[in-house]
Amino acid sequence: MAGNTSAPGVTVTSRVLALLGAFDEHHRALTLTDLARRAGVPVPTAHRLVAELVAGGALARRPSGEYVVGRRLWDVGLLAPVEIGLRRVAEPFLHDIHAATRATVHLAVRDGSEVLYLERMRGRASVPVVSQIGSTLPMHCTGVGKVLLAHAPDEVQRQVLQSLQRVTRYTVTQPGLLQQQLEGVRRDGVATTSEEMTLGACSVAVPVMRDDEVVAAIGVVVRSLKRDRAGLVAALQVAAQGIGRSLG
Amino acid sequence: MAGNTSAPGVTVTSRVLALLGAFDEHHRALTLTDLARRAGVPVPTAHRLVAELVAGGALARRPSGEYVVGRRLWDVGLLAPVEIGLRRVAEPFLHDIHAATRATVHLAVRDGSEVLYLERMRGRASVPVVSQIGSTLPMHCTGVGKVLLAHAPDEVQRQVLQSLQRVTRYTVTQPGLLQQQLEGVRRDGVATTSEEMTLGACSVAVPVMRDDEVVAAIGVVVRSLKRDRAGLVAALQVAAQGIGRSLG
DNA sequence: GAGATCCTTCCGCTGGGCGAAAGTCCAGTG
DNA sequence: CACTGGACTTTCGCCCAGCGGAAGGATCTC
Repeated sequence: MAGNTSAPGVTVTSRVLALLGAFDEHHRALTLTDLARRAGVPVPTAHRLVAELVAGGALARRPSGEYVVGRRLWDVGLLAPVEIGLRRVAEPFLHDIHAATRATVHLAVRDGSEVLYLERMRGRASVPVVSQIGSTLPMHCTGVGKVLLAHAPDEVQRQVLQSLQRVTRYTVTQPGLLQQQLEGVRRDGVATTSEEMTLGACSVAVPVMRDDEVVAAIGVVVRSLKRDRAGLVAALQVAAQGIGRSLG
Repeated sequence: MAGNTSAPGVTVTSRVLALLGAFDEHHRALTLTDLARRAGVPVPTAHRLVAELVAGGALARRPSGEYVVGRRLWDVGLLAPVEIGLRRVAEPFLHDIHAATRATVHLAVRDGSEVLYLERMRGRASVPVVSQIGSTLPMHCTGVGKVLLAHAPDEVQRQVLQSLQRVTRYTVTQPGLLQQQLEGVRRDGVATTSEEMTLGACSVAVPVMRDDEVVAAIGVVVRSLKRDRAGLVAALQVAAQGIGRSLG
């Protein structure tokens, strides 16, 4: 407890969490000044708190002076049961798809109005892939995202459809066109993208159902859908059904 | 700052880290009282700090009243660059082994006097596997562990060899015998176990070299090594060499 | 119904935590 | 090589955030 603070009522715990929250996938290494700024705490305060986090292994300081998330948080973070049942059940099926297609394979769920990637098995081919486990990407321009959006509550669809950000020049940004695509996804049970998220990368995805509800999406990322689109869809659907059955 | 504390000098940050550190792979869900006990803080203090961690998403409280690690720590933990270069380079090779063998595949490094599992790709066969990503297991009774132990500094080998815990009735607990096995591992470049860690599970592992130094081990877990031991070893060695080359 | 355990709330006490200011260090620039 | 700017470190008077024993409520078990 400090007194003499510029922010009465802000606790040490909340400052610690703010400092840890300063890191994200675009900011994996931060200087002390950056950390303080992003966490909204004065530099000397950040300096003291960060030193304790380093001592406890929650953060680590590189020779360059930048801080990164430490091993202790890696350990603890792995214990978080984020969709653990789904991930455990899906893993063998994802391996099957990966072995059969050699493409990047995804398992994702809806996270508000974005897609959260739970598993990513990178393929061997040099197709650019921006996702990683734990990352969130937009729903309107990813295969798994379109699947999850097509089956999202009306309110989520409305929210997403009214702010369609362009990511590449192929990104669908007209609400009407995307709406039509989502109807097609609901009808056919398959979503595709063509360089809408990343140039040089196309994707195809299908829903994972449990009790008539879409709980996740699985998909692959390839250079082109022209070759063997039907085979990819078949493999994904077989795996999705296997996962759905195993979820009980 | 608080005053009026039973533990002068103990900071809020260190208490927070102690609470988070109360979780481990054998304690993934904890009651408030358990948390307080394991963190060494009085229950009302734990109550207050835990409530803040829950509010910040670092912990989550289940309907049963038990606490688990929350989504925010999963997010932050994933940002920790724990052997990230090695894991990234190794991933495709591990997929190759997995596709070829259908067995559980491991990538591990030495962590003091234990093995730290960086990757685990579960196989389809019902071979019991106790490892998981982020877990540490003993070196003397796991395949990857024997590889890493064989190439560990003398001090580490001495330390491990003088306290060999029995895990199953097949665990090697005589230092002399293990020493001979380690010599064989250094000579042949392969380590094996037979139900030494888990009944019903055998393993085979090889080292990953970079600049004549063992930086990791990869291995597979199977029901029996009697079938196709040579094939498993060949696949592992090819992959290990690929990883080593890619590490530069 | 009693007992044990867990969880929640209270509140007087107090020193942990606060951050502006000053100083040090280092990289970049002219 | 000297100077500048920015990052980082240290100081220390101030003060209220945090402390936890005690008490009470809730729940589970026998």
